[in-house]
Amino acid sequence: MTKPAEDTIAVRIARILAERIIAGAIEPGSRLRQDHVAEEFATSHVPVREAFRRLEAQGLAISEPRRGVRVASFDLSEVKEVAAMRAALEVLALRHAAPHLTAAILDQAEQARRDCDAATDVRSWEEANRRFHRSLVAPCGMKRLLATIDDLHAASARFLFSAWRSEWEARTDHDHRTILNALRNGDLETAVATLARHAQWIGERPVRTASGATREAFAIVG
Amino acid sequence: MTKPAEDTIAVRIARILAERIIAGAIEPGSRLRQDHVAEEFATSHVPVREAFRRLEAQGLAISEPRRGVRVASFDLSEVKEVAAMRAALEVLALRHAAPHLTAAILDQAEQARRDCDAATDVRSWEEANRRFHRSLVAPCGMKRLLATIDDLHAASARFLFSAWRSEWEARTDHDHRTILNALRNGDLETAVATLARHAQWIGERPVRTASGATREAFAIVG
DNA sequence: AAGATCAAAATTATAGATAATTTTGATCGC
DNA sequence: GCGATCAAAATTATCTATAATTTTGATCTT
Repeated sequence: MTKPAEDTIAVRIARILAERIIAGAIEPGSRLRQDHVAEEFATSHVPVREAFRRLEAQGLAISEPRRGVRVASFDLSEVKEVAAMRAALEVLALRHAAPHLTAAILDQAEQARRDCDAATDVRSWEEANRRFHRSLVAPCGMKRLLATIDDLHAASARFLFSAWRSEWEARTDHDHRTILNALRNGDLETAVATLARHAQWIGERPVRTASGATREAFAIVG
Repeated sequence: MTKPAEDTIAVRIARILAERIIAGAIEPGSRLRQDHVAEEFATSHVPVREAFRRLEAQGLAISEPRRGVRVASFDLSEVKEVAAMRAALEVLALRHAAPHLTAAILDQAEQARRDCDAATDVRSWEEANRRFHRSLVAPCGMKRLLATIDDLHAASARFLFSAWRSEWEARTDHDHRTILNALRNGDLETAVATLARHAQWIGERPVRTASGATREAFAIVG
């Protein structure tokens, strides 16, 4: 295989499956069958089961005893829930990170902001956006908080990819600029207020479904 | 056994180990050896490993590849982190729950508040306190948010039991009363502000260590 | 003695096999 | 035809066995 891997097989499987679920490669609600996954990765099903537990913890899968594991589905109310949690926790993290923000860190964020605005596809936009947010909150140094925020970002990305699968139009994110400027000027309250609003921005656009009908899709685009 | 159990063995083991860790029955930092646990529960180590993954997700244990699993340790900074997260998320939950708070729910909270003030030992205080908080935020109906809050409560309880292991003095919690009254009067902002402060109240008291020395212990008592 | 080195023991991680449960699909009765 | 019933197939959950890694402890060297 490509990587002999430092970490355990279960971790690798979990990471790959997570990517697929986030990217929408596996349909929400579809079953994850341990033997099939095990066969694909050429292992037994013990590591597979452990990988499932990790996915479950991240909220990407749900498992019912004796009935197996399914890819978690999501609706608008869940999108809103994740957005609200992200807003609350990122604000908290930013408040704690603020005293530790250096010029170098703000420059990294600036670069991420530019990459974001320049992105021509949803995947690279998401990567840059995540990098922007993470660079600002990471200096808080609160591991548990950061881990929770990461999981929420993964969930956000899932919604995003599901809706904007193919098309993406570059757009300048004014909020990102406002947040950065405020932080540069030491105006934490403006930064926090903007972030709180920003992270809950739910985009909305029509999406053509498999059956040909058009439905509204929602995603966190902040 | 006492319970043939509906759910899987792994879930049962995870629950029991979680109780022990929270109660302080297992020393922080000590290793959890899968074969020993497996022997105790008269199973093989496969379900034990899955239980470990669950504990890891709850933040009660940490696992290093090939080196096994340890009970997570914690220091004052982590106590503060959990308290801050709880405050942020419970405030969020309360805001969403407020429109759904009925008289019956407030009565349940009232009962929990009374049990709390009447508690003569730390364990029953913790149970009543958790019941109080949960009754107020549960009506928000946001599953992911509530699950996260529950995990944070478990972590809080761990700190609490570690510090107040034996002694406990009944005390009237004025914040609980303030929150309830505000909610009864429809004054959400007062309730939220009080809760935000309350959940971050870190108690502090001297504890005699095994070696006879006295050190400060900290715990979330809100 | 203190430290390094290597082998034995313990422990983790994975594989392969078995038991138990659920799902599927076909048959029977109405 | 439509629904219920039961058996076969598929799948999950667990157990036993094996391979790989880490830890432990004893010996040897300086």
